[in-house]
Amino acid sequence: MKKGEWSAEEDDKLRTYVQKYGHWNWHQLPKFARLKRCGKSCRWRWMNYLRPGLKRGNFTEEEDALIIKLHEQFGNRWSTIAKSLRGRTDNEIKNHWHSQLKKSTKGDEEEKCSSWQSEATQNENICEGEAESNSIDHMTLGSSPPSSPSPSSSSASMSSLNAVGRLEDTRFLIWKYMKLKAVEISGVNPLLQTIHHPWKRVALSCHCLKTICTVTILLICFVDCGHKIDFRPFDADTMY
DNA sequence: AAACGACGCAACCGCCGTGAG
DNA sequence: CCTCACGGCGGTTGCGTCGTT
Repeated sequence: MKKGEWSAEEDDKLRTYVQKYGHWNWHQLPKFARLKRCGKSCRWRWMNYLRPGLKRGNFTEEEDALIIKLHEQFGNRWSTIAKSLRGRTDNEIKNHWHSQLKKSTKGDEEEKCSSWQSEATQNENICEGEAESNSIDHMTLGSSPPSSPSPSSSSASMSSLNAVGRLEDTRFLIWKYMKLKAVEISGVNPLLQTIHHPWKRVALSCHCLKTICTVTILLICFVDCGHKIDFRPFDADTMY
């Protein structure tokens, strides 16, 4: 039984056979198609590579965003996620997730968190004072709890948010801080990043990163009381 | 230029669910 | 009900490529 890379000849045999007779039985198929492969291998090759309608090439930003959204909803159910992305296979999405997107979301939370911790100490003083969140432009309060794990600091984050300094100053500082991070991050990976703000959980996705000045940010802050604060859309440049 | 490590992706492996006998 | 074969799925591996030192 042959293993490893499929040759063009093998691909041709499998394609020709399936297109002519269909895949009525993967176990029997290699014998009839004169392939020295196991049925599973033939099935895999057909489903992930030869099947008509498959889209090859880089994932678009829209696809990335959709994958991330669906992954939050369904977890590692790649086949379920794949059904929502026409032309993409579960295997392709899984690979893409592990190689690109995982590190952009919570996969490296701890690493990012630790790097932010040092910065947090420099920004602690912006958390002083009080603010009323319902008067913040572009900010809406939802009631649904976050699907992600709760923030590490339980009482600290919400109290910090409520204890944020004078509203405009605070918002400006948040925007400024987030923009700096967006630019910094987008230079490395423009697709999507999840990062931790020093005093609350933040998901930041960066779109349209051809130039820094066109960065658009979707910022979602999860606070420990279970409320989701959603800043969107927001053009960081308007803050300057 | 060579060695090394990181990364991306194709492919395999093993488990599980399902349906037929 | 039990067993077995098969397909589907997700985790993992292995290899080629590319960048860095």
